[in-house]
Amino acid sequence: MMQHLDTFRLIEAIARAGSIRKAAEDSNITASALNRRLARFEREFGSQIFERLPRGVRLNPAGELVLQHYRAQRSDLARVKSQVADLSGVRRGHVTIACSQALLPFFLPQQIAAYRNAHPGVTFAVNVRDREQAEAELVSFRSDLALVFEPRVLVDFEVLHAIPQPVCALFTRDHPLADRAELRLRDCLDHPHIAPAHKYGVRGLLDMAAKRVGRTVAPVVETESFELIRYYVMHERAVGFQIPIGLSAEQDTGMVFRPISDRDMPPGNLLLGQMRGRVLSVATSRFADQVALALANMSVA
Amino acid sequence: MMQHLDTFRLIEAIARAGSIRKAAEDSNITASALNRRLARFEREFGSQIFERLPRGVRLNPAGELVLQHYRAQRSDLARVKSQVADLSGVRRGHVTIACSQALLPFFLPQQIAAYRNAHPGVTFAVNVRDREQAEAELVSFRSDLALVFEPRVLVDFEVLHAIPQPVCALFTRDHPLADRAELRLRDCLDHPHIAPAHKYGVRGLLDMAAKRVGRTVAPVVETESFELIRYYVMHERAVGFQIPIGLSAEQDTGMVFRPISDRDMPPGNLLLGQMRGRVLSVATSRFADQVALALANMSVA
DNA sequence: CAATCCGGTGCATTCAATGCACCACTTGGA
DNA sequence: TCCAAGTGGTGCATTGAATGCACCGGATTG
Repeated sequence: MMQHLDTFRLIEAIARAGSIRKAAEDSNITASALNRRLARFEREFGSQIFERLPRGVRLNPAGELVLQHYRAQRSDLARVKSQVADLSGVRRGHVTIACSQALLPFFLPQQIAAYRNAHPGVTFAVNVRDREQAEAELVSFRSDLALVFEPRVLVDFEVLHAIPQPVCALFTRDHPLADRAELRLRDCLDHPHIAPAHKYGVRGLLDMAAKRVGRTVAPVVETESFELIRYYVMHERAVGFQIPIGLSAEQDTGMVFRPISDRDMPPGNLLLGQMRGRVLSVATSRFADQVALALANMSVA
Repeated sequence: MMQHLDTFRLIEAIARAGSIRKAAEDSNITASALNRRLARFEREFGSQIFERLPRGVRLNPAGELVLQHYRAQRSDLARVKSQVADLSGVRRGHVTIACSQALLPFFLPQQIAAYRNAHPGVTFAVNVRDREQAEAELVSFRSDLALVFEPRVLVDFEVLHAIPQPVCALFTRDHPLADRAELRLRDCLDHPHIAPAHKYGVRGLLDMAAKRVGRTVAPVVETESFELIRYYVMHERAVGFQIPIGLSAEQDTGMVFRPISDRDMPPGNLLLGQMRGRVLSVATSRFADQVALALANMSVA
């Protein structure tokens, strides 16, 4: 039981370190022992899973398959444990989420707190990932759920729920744009603006919309942090961008935000998803249900 | 590696024997050792998986989940091994099929021989199962593929290919029915007939069709063996029933078979399937492709 | 009430996994 | 050109986890 997944953990360590000796140090065992474990595994498995290089080792295609298999196995064992805990009355479990930054300030804390209020035995892990990384995160079983804005590829991403989210401009209450009845993209671009990096969905939508009207997004500050965007607009009279779920009408009292007219930009999609075909643990799938419900209520509100 | 799946094999033995001591004898170890392995597993897993009864042990719901998990794991490991063998150029693998009796005399031997001719490294296991057992066989990972006539439930049965098969009557060349242009059900029932047991699809279709015309199937011999049916019609001048894939125009020279008119009976379906959502090994999925192709060619012929 | 079968446990034993020291080899820079 | 540093792999002594044996307490069964 333990022994087996332990060997797999060591194999993962070797793959990560790129060398048996380094991995042995990281795992607090001798290189000799680790070398033997690997050799024994390869012998029993029937084929090498690492190519031996002069400066270390590297996973071969067989190794990639093996790694994927054991990750799936470990994840499925966690699901079984969760289901067993559930049927014995103890609401235990662990939920891992990969999400966009927009969910961090308001939505996810609320959701997690609400769920843990009902099921205190369930713990959470939140990994902040951009939309490209999110799917890889699911496929490698490092995360159970993903909640991302405008993910690119969707081959192994099974959508559990989707809501539209228009890109919003945000600025201080005394900004010239604060009084406009309808906010046009060109107005925002005419003012100094701060925009997220290209890898983010908000920026992607901005770039596309700007190109369509013959303009370009030319931010005075470009950043990977939406937190920086939120706070920066309070220091320089600039226009920031974010989706509504990452903003709050009540908080950030000095700021207002308005959706950019859908004549200029179609709303993007915020997707809740899991790895295609995977069976989630009880705790995870109930949390997913709760999140989907919350998203649905939000889009009608 | 070995150790782990070994423990699981022992747990399976306990579940099968219903007692630790019996399972220990079957597995050629002492009851003490087996008891300790189970205790250690339950301790590390975090919950009992057997209920202790006065006369032995029995799997509890948690145990059912654990068993299912390890069966899936073992099967997936076999798939990985098959894929690794495949990418190293060695066409190795093992294919397990649950099938109806009709496939035994002609179709499956041809298909397996043809496949093994191209890939001699692949071995086969053929389990004869009725349509009820076939799906259970897939779900418990005891078989990779199922090829059955008119299976009942289809909840975990993913259909890979389907062809219609009319029920045929078979008799000797000199039987009074041998000259009819169109064969009606009532004609068959008017003669002495030998029919398969109720659990088989052919009998199910016969019963339903007979009921619709106000008749009943009243066999002079009822049997679980289609082989018996095939040979019996040569000894008494009786009418037997079987689907075409279980019969051969060339062989059984003394016999002829004719489809029963579809005015009386709609054709049943012969289904090739796997467990829903499961990823098959390379060898298995290629064999499935070959079988599907052969079935397709057969239905146009 | 005795026989029998069950799961569980203390104790001595054994064998596989480990750590240590060392080898052969490649690489990169003094 | 050569040496230091790093790599994977191996023989040997040691240790600890898994095993087998003997036995216990309890429940069923006749």
